Amino acid sequence: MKNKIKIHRAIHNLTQEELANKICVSRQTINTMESGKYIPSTALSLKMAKLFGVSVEELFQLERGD
Amino acid sequence: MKNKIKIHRAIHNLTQEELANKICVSRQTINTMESGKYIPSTALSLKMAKLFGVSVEELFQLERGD
DNA sequence: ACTTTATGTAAAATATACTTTACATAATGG
DNA sequence: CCATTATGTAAAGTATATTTTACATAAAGT
Repeated sequence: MKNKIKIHRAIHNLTQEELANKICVSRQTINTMESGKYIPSTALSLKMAKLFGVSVEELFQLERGD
Repeated sequence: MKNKIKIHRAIHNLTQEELANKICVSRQTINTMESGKYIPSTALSLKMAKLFGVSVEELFQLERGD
């Protein structure tokens, strides 16, 4: 799984902590998600996509292997 | 989280087991997901949405409270 | 009636998401 | 310089997704 969280966070000019607060998770959740260390729940990806005004598919991309 | 898995599974005329095989999870994962007992990972929802030819947003909807 | 197929459900085990706390670092502003 | 802000990282703990096995049931076909 690849993701474009960092890009859309930059577009919206949010820090990891601000984003975390907006979707009610810890900053580490954002940080580790952003660096691809784990795959978030569908609830989280829906919330982030909604906040950024994009689709889940725009924000997260499957890679061969997952 | 609400979902329309059962509907799209019906549209594609797949049993729970067939769907499970296609996205490499157990039948119980499909069954419990379908009945809303837990929220799947983004990888799973992306795979299902892709298989059904719909968006993750079409397949899963946030509810107030999650 | 009997067998098969699809589904619902449930309990225990395992994997993984997510939190909390903490420390390190680079960048910035006083 | 010193304090603050934003980020990276890591370890331990908790919550939850997913698997495996199993049993029950209803529907459909023979």
